[in-house]
Amino acid sequence: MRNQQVADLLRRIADILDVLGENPYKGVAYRRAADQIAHLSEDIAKVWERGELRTIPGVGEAVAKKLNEFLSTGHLEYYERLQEQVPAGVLDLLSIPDVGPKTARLLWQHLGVTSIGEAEEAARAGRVRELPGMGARSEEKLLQGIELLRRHSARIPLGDAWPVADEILASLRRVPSVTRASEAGSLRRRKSTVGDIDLLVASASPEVVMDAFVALDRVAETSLRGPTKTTVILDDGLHADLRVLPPERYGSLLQYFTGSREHNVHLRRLAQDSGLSLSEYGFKRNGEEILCPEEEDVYRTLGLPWIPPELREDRGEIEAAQSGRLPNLVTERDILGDLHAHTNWSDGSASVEEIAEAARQKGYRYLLISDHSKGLGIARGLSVERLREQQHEIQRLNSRYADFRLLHGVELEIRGAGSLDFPDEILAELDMVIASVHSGLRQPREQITARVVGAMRSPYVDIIGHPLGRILGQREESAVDVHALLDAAAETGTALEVNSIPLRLDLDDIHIRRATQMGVRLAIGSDAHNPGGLDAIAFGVATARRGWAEPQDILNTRTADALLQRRKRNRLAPN
DNA sequence: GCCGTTTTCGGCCCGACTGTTTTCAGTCG
Repeated sequence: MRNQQVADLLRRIADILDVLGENPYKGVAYRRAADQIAHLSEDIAKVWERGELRTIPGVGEAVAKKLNEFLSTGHLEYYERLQEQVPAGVLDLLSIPDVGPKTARLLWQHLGVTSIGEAEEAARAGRVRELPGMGARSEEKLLQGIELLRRHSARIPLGDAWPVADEILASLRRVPSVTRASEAGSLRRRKSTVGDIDLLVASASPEVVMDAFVALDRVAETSLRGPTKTTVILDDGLHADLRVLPPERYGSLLQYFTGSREHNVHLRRLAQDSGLSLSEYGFKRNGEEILCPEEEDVYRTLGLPWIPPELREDRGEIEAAQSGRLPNLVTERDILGDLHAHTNWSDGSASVEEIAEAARQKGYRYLLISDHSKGLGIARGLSVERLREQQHEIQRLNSRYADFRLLHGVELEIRGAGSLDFPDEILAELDMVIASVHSGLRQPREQITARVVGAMRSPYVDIIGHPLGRILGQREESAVDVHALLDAAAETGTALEVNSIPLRLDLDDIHIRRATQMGVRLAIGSDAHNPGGLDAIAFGVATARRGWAEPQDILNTRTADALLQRRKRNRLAPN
C-alpha cells in the first residue's frame, strides 16, 4: 500500500537522523508524520493531488515538500543523501532490544559494526565492553538481545494473546491484596496484533504480587524486576509486563498503560494547558497530587468524557470527546445475528442443527448458513444439487423455531477469471450471498480488483467476504485496491465483511473507518466452522469498534426482516 | 521538524529500570 510505503520512508529517515545524532525532536517529527500517514483512511496520493498535504497533522512545510518530490518522482534526494551517510545494516541494530540510536552509533563508529551478525561477533570477542559507557554486563545484554530478537521477532495475533492474558489475570486475582486486575496496552485497545502482554494490578502489597507473578508456571524467565514493574518471558516466548500500584492510583495506571503512546502524549499536552502534570501516578498541580482511582477520573479531570480504549490512537478521538461527538460504538449486545457460518455440508465440523442451536444459545435471532460453493473444492464446496438439499434441511429446522431463524446463504467463489460460481437464478433462491476470493490472491492489482468489483455488480451479491484476503503473520493482503472496493460498495450498496477470525480481522480498522465515513455498510461475521467458532464475533466487533463503527453501520444489528427487505436485489434485480 | 488565543521562537510527556557511573545516560513504554 502506498501509505505504508510513504510512512516507511519517513521512519527510515527518522532512524538515520537519530543515529547521526541529530536533534531528537526531528526524528520525533518524522515519526509522527509517518504514523499519521500510515493510518490515513485515504490514499495519500489523493490528498497530494488535492494539494492538502499540509492538512495532515504533523506534516509541515519541510515534510510536505519531501512528500511532493517522492510522490511525483518516486524518489527522494534528501533520503538518498542520508542513506550514503549510514549503512543500512546499522539501522538494523535498532531492532535489537535495548539498542537505541546511541548504542548503534557507538558500535558502528568505534568497532565498524554494520550488521546484527557483526554486533554479535564483536560482543563474543569481548570488544564491546571496551567501549565508553559499556561494560561486561552491557556486552552480555547485547548478546541476549540478539538472541531474543531471533527467537521472538513477530508480533502476536490478538487471538493468541487475549486468552493467555485472561489466564494470567485469573491467577493474579487470586493473590491476596489484589483488588483490581486488567489487561492494558494494545491488547486492551484490541489491536489485531500486539507486541507483548501488558497487565495491571491494584494492590497495597506490590512485592507479594510480583513474587506470585514470577512464580507462575508459565513464566520461563524474569528479564526485569522492580518494585512496581516486572517483565517476564513466558514458556511460549511471549513477553508479559506487570505493573502494580495501590488502588487509589489504579485509574491513572490503567489509563496510562492502555495508551496508545500518541493518545497519552496528547492528553498530557492537554493537562499542561490547564497547569497539570499527568503520569501513571495521577495528576500533579504545583506539587499537589490529584489521585484517580478510576479511569473516568483521569478523563473527567481534563474535562473529557471517558474514551473507549479501542479509539485511543490519537486519530481524532480526543477532539471528538472535546466537542461531544464521540461515536456510539457498536457492542456485542447490538449484534442480533451472525452473518457467516459453515457446517459439515462443506468444511465445517458441525451439523446445521448443532450450529443453529449454538447461535440460539448465544441469544441470536438469526444465523446465516454460508457454506462454500463448489469452486472451492478443497473445502467440499456445495454443488447446486447439494445446495438445494441443504435448503430443505434449513426449511425443516426453521419450521421448529419460534424465536429464531436460519437464513440460507452461500460463500460464493469469485473465480480466477472473475465469474461467479452459481448463476443468478440459483442465487435468487438464497436469502443472502457472500462472495469471496480464495484463489488467485497474488493477481496484480487491476485484475483482482476487477474480479471483486465485478462481483459487486451482481444484484445478488450482498456481502464481500474477507475483502483483503490477509492472514496475519502468514499471508500479506492481496493487491486489491481497497479504495476502489469502497467506492464500488458505496455505489452498488454491497456490504463489506468484517471477518472475525482472529488471524483475519478483515476488513481492518483503518478501512472500516473509511467505510463508515462513506456510508458503506459492514457485515460482522464469525466465519465459524464449529459451534465454538461463533464466539470469534467478539474479535470482529472489537475491530469494528477500532474503526469507529456504530450500530447503524452494521448490517447485523438489524432484524432479519429488515435485512432481507434492504437487499439490493429488491431494487436492482429484474422481476 | 512541527507548532501556537499565554509563543513565529522555544519549547516539544513522564517515569521506571539498568548499567555505568558517584549524579547520569540510554532505552523503553
